[in-house]
Amino acid sequence: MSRYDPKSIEKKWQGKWEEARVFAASNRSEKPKYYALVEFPYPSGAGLHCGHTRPYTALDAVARVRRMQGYNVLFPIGWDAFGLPTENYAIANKIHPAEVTRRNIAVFRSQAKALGYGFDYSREVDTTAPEYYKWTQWIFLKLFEKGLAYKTDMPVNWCVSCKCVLANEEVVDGGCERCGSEVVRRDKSQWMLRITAYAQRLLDDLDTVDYPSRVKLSQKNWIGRSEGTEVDFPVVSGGRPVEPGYALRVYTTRPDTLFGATYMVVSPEHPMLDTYRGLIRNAGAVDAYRAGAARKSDFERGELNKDKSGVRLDGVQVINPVNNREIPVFVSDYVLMSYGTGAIMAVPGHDERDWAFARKFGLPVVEVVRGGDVRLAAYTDTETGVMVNSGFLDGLEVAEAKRRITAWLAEKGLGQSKVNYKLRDWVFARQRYWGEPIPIIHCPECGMVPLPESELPLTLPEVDSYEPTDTGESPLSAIRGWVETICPVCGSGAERETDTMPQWAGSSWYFLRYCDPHNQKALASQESLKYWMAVDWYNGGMEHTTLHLLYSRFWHKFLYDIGVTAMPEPYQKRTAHGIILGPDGEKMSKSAGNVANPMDVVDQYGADTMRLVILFIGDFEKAVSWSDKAVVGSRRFLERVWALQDGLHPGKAVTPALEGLLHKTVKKVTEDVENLKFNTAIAALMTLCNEMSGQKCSWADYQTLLKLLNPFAPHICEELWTKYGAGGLLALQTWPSYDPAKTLDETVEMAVQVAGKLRSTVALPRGSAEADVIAAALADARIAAIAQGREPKRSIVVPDKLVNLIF
RNA sequence: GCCGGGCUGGCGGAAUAGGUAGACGCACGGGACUUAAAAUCCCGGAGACUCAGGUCUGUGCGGGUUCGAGUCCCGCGCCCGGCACCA
Repeated sequence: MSRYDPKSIEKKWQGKWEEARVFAASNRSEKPKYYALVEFPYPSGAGLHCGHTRPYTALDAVARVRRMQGYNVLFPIGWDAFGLPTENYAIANKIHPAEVTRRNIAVFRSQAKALGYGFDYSREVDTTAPEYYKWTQWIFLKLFEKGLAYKTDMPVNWCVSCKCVLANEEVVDGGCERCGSEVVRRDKSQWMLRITAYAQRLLDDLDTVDYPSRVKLSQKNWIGRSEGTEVDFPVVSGGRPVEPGYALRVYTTRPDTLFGATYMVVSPEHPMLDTYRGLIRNAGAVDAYRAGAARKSDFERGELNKDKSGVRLDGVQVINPVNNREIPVFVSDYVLMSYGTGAIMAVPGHDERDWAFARKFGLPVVEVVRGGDVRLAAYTDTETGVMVNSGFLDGLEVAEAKRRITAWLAEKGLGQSKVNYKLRDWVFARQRYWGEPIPIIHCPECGMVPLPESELPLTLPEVDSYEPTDTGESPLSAIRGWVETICPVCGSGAERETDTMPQWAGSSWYFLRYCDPHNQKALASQESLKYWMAVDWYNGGMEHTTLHLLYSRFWHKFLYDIGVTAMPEPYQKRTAHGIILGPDGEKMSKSAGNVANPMDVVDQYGADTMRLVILFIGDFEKAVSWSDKAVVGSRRFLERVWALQDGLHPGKAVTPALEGLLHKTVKKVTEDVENLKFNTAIAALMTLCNEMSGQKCSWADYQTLLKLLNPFAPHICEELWTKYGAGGLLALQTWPSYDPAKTLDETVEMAVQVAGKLRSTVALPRGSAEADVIAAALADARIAAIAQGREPKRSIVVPDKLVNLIF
């Protein structure tokens, strides 16, 4: 027997798989299809890290099992290659980002192959390739056509020193991540996608897919549906309506507390402050407050949330429609313009924020729901409580009061039910070079004109500098030869849009391109989409739950609506892995110096060892710390599997002593893979191996072990299969089946308890009758000593497991 | 603050329609082989007490339900992640 030398065998098998096109999926097959998907990587300069190997190894194992179970498997890979790090690297090193990308992809691909991942490399997609982003742009045009892409003024994070727009992630503690100076809010015209139009469907259809409940719940909370009422408060000045019929509209989820609304608050951005500026006697103070709020970043507004601030409007009041009382209006930044109507009715007795504000400004607090002490704190319970000080609502429970007041408001034409969502429209533009150009032309005559489809892809121009400009415009705006163009509608001189799409664009539909990656006429053919979609199993990180996962569901639903895809949901089943932390339990990072490189393990121990370690290390769904020490155990296991060759005899019969265990292990591994329990699947294989090394096994026994281990450690198994297998590639063999009857032992060891405490065990035939079990237990020497001739007062028998005797 | 997840040997982790807690692996101790070491193989182990047969205590803490609780219920503590003035 030769030594186990992963170096020599792994390269060899990777070559043979490629040669035999084992992992190439066919768009036409008699077999049932199976689409397994992992989140495609951003090809950074650092190469594959541990965080990639966990999900990739897991789904590679799933794909390999499915292939052996007779499926036509699609398990693709690609590159999500637009993005800031590449652009920054390009700027710093004066290399074109496309070249940086090309190099990084080459490294990633070779590392994926070295780990033995059975991706269909013939279907690779690259989001930065014009033949790919042509279709990203095409989808954008469709969204524009349907009114789902629009441009609007949006507050953005603006660094006063760098003079540029920052993403939220680039704002740290209210300051610029790079220079540390002040970040303020500033309005900028931004491209937006109307994801909110799909809010309800994104919520409803969660019921139709198989996602972990924590993922569904996160999306649900992120969408944030709330049911409430919009109520109109007529505006008065000096006791007279400012304008006939003019009212300020508020949104509330507590219309039942309307009698307790003692003042109103509008957001600093509320348009009424401009409309009625002439009536506001302290307009100067109001202006100053609004200017201060505008200077604050979102972060500061949120961070200072305990300390309420605001200004009362002198000369303008509103009428509470339920009791016709005049109440004051304040402007305060604790009310957001971006939710509801930008104005609220304040009920200090029953809302913590209003209570804090009222306390600070000495405003009256009226109790309208009995249950707490509103002098000490707001009483916010909606489950229990009876209405008081509320006119016709007095004595009602909160829920009933809500119904009653809502009906009353509707009848009087003062308000109506309204559903709101926390979900916001998607800011869909970056002022950067390395992204998909937005295919829109700004014409002085015709306005925004979509680029004709025939001109797609609109490719990125060559530029000398990728640096963002001082004005916050994209570097593309400096390329006049590219910007200046002709309006496709009227032929007059026009300019191209210079913003590019965010990184989330290309990843919102990539799984569709895999179905038909080389199609020149469509993003993918109808037949291929019909055949492969939906994705059967999509695994990815929890961190993508509310962004990528939601964005791609939105795009897919849109493509469904315009007839491109045939299914309303893209992913039938989603799972999420836990992250790999450094040995110190902290997130791996270069600065913390706790990064483990999977390729080092491959070099030193082999790819099969790396694959086993990453799956055996712990519960797949939970975070775990990487440990170099754990590596040796997996390598030793493979050595033991290799060493089993020594005691083999070339029999085709299963060794009787092993039969039960073999059936049990097939069952265990098969089920564990379905349930993401890769760690216990491998543990079961270790147990089998340990058991086998204790005796002389047949080739048949060994073949079963090799088939079961193959999805996790495919190279060593292929190598051993050539010597002890039944011919052909192991990757294409049939997954073993088991006989449930044979997974059960004929003799079982039953626990004997006395009054719930374990006192002894007895071996009995499986399925023994209760009376026999009790008799055997009483006959046991240790039990007899305790019983001292007494008969048990009571006995509980759990078949084949235990008996509990009470004397 | 709200939402979600967790807390089991020296370590990573097993075990939930309530039924023998600690599978599997790491580290450790003992032994075999060896001139020796490494590698490999075998054995051992939750803790305390022990007349060596056992007894008691143990799954973050305090209660409860049950013949029986890591698992269910009530209360509490700590850790990790996400969201954060959403009316």
